[in-house]
Amino acid sequence: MKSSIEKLLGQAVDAMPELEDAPEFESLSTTVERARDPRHGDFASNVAMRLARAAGRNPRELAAEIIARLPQSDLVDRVEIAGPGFINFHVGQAAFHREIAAILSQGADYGRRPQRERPHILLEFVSANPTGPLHVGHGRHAAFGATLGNLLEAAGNRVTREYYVNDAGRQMDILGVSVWLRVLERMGIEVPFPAAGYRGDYIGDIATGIDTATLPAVTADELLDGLPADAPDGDKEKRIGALIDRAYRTLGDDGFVALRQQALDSILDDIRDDLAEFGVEFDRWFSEQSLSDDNRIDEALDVLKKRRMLYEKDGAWWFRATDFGDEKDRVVVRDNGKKTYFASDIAYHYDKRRRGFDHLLDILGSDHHGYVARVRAGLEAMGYAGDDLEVELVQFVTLFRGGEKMQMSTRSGEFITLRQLRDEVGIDAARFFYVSRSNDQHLDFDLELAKSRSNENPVYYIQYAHARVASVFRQLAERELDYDEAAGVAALKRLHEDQEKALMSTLSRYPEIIELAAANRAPQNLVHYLRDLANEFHTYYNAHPFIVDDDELRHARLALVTATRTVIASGLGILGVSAPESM
RNA sequence: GCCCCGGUAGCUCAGCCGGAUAGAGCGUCCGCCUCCUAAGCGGAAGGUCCCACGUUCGAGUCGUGGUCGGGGCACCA
Repeated sequence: MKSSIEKLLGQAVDAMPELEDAPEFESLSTTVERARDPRHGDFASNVAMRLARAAGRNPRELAAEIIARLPQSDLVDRVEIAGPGFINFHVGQAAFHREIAAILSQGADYGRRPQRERPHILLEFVSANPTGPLHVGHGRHAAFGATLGNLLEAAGNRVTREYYVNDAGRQMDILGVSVWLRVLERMGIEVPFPAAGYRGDYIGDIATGIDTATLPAVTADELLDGLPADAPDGDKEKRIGALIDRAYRTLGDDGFVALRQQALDSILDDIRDDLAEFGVEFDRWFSEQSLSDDNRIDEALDVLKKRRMLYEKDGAWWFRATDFGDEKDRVVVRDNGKKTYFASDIAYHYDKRRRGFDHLLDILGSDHHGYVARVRAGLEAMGYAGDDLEVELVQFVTLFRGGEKMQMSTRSGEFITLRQLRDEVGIDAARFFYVSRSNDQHLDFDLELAKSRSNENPVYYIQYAHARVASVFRQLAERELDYDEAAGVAALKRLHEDQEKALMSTLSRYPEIIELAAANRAPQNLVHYLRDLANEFHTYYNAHPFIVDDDELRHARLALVTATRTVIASGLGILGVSAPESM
């Protein structure tokens, strides 16, 4: 509907020769918006005011001339000039009726744009280290990423979802050693658990699944002999490093790697199940380790070397990040010959581009912001546009219980997992709460509020509107009255109550909201829209009965109410929230 | 020190690419079930949009400088 207004306006402006020299708008969509006040009509444009300066004209006069050149259209009832030079469009009721008919005929497709081949977006999100279960912070990433993916698809983008599995490097060794020590404990070999180890209960659970019969014997004395002191008296990194060495020595390279792999598989399975139960699915789980197994890190570094983007200093290889605006050059190969995590990340993003994705959209924690410039620099250094990489940073989550802040500590293993959160507040409330705040806003997640089945909780408010429509139809059947959709569409002109007009207008905004929320990467735009829509529905429900004896009026009202149900179900679907038939 | 995010009603937050009288929920106060689910509806009170300066016909929105809060500045991942 909005785009039709823009088209009309565009034709009028193009027909004005004196505006030829005026600055071109990228799109007139920037000049047209929904009127906030119903007295200003349905749409308002500020185009005359924005062109006035360049044209050297009075905005109101210019507006009058633009209006005079507007093509005939049955969309617009009336156009007027207002205030300093706004052009206000009053849309005819027939146009709204067509919109309701479109919702009914298109159903779940209403508001969705057909998929375009390009750009093909690679959406990477969550990518939590596979060293333990997901916690509430990862939940926010999961909900935000999944919803954004749905929104981008609804707006016509091709999206592939990927989880980058950090299954390489030292943290895997630490994971392996943590499990090994728990296994030894079970065998009666007690070694004080290192401060740098992972000490959550899940480590013990994994250890329980390890077959001790095949493990080589070792005594506690052998393990502890000459071991560096642990924190706080010593260097906890040195101590765990020494323990890792001893694990490799005792179990053999293959033995320790197998144990490590078993731990990784177990955790990854858990993460996968956890996310799937949360309604979050990935097209691919991309292994970091696979990058070095296939020499793809070396390939990427070779590309950089050939382009003279690397140099050697102090025994290490450095990337010229400062050439691309980073504050200092970055090491890609350490003096001990090991590649840095940054090297894998360059290779990973290089790989994404080479797999044919045009736009790389990463959802990262706000603590990663310093990393963005570096990875972008890496892409640019390899000849890709820096703009190909877009990063959305997600701020932290603070858990509250009834206004009381809950302390969380990962090291001690005392944290609320995503699974615990889901069990306590339910998937719908969790998904909804996570995306109801802007991603660059710190999120206070109150467990009591999310759980409350009352008017305090907006997710039930919206679901209730959907359930109410279903309930109306159950009543209809009980009273042995019918609903004829075709008759309802034909009779929409019977709807002239304020609440009916408001509802039709809000329903017609849905495609604009999809577009906007996707473009802004702002799922909360959709959340707020759905709340508004539910509010208008509830108001209508209270003001007028839908099941009336007048057949024509009943069909018309039920058609409007059915369209409302369709849009609410569609919107909730994008959010990953269910649309219940009864509550 | 440098970089990122935030500061809007008592609380939690929206506010689209600058637009007309700044919004919602919760909380407070008043009212509404003989009637399709009261998990609902209507109404009222409540504002120095952190501060200053600037750009503009017009600034919560853009720019500069402050200020307060959170986060980040590794040859860790």
